[in-house]
Amino acid sequence: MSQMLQIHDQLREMILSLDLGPGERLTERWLESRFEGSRTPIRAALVRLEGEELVQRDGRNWIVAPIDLGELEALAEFRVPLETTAVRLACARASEADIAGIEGMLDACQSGAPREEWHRIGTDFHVEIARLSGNSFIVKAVAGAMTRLSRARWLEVWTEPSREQAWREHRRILGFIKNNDPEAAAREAADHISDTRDRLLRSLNEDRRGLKARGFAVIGLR
Amino acid sequence: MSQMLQIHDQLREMILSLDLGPGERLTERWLESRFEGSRTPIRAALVRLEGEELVQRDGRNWIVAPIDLGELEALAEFRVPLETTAVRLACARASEADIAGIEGMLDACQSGAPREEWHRIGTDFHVEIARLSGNSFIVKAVAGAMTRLSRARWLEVWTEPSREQAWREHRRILGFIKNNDPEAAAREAADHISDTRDRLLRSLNEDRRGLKARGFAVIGLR
DNA sequence: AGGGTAAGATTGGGATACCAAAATGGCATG
DNA sequence: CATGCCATTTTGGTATCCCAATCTTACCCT
Repeated sequence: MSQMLQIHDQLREMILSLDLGPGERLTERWLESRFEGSRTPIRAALVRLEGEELVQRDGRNWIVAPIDLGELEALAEFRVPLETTAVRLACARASEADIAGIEGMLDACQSGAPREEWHRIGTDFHVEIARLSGNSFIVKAVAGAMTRLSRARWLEVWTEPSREQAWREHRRILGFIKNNDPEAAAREAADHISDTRDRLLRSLNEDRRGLKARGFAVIGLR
Repeated sequence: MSQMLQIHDQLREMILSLDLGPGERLTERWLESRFEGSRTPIRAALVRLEGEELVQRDGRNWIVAPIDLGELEALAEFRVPLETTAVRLACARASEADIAGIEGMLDACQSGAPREEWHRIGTDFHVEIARLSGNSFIVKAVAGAMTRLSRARWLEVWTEPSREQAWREHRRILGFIKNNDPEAAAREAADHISDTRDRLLRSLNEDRRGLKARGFAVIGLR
């Protein structure tokens, strides 16, 4: 694989895992030494990441995109029509094997699993469901939305019951798709997105002090 | 403005206006002489355009993204939930001035206007309506979808009645938003998207010979 | 004449050189 | 001690340079 793609993937991972703090300045020269490559592939990776809005310009500087908690509500508003459409289409188009695959994914995440695992599967579930719609535009839009949500979800203080609640909702959505009940699946998906938004906002509001202490550029929480 | 952005914008325009044919090969060296700049900003512009899916890799070569007419149906399927949501939100959130602005836009396009004008406004209408939703994710998604549609719309053979039909539908959508009738607006928007898809597919099917004659890489029409 | 092939040209990937603008830091001045 | 200003450094933007891979092409052997 080209060096540029390696750098892109690594940098992306560092950003999404909060290894690089939101708002943090990135100088091309630092990245140069960090990845032991020249500025050419690094620049290409940065331009690419800018397209994914994981990196931004600040004047002529590069910064890790800040987390804008103000967009959480707009994001939910966007996801509801998208994902309700996705599950409706999934009912019509998904094969049993497709569904079994996602069930397996959920099963694989036992209660003792590490935090990263829960986080990743919680994201992938939505993308995989979208994939069942057979509509690549929906898949890309859902994947983009989940990426945007991803870092905020790390900041959430996950309690055992809230995590269990989310998992029950995932199972219910999948169950309705399996039973080919599109309207129930859509209703469940919409509720799940709203619930998740509420849990997230509540948690972040309760933990504002903690967020600031960690020094990330986190903006927009009213 | 940086040279890279200039090159990006010009190249983007050349692609969207079919000045550069879909599927056409782009060598960095040709672009270098065409834009009288070095490869560095050109490569940045290409990476950027790749993110917008207006340019692709073909092996290690760059090509103008082919037009995939097979995605027209998926695109409509994607737009319906998006844009019905947009008009519903617009009813709740748009000011009279916002609406008047879009009315003015439609008025400005008289029947004698050049083809480019009809094309541009036909795209902008949808983006501006989306903007009334106040949801930036919806705006970006609609803008992206209209960009993807843009080149196929140039290939369409516009008859006077079909153009008039589209315009009437635009006016009706806007009218329902003005009268604050979200459900009627949503129904109208969904119908408009379906109608447009049908008109486009019918026109392209009737003109397949013409398309091939022009030698563009146009794929996927069943 | 046909087909394989090797020399040459061309290409994109990456590294480096150079520059102007911007940030930094330290010194002089009030 | 605060403040303004200039020298220096650092930065990103651009232009080149080099290389390995790939594509052409023209030739030679059959």
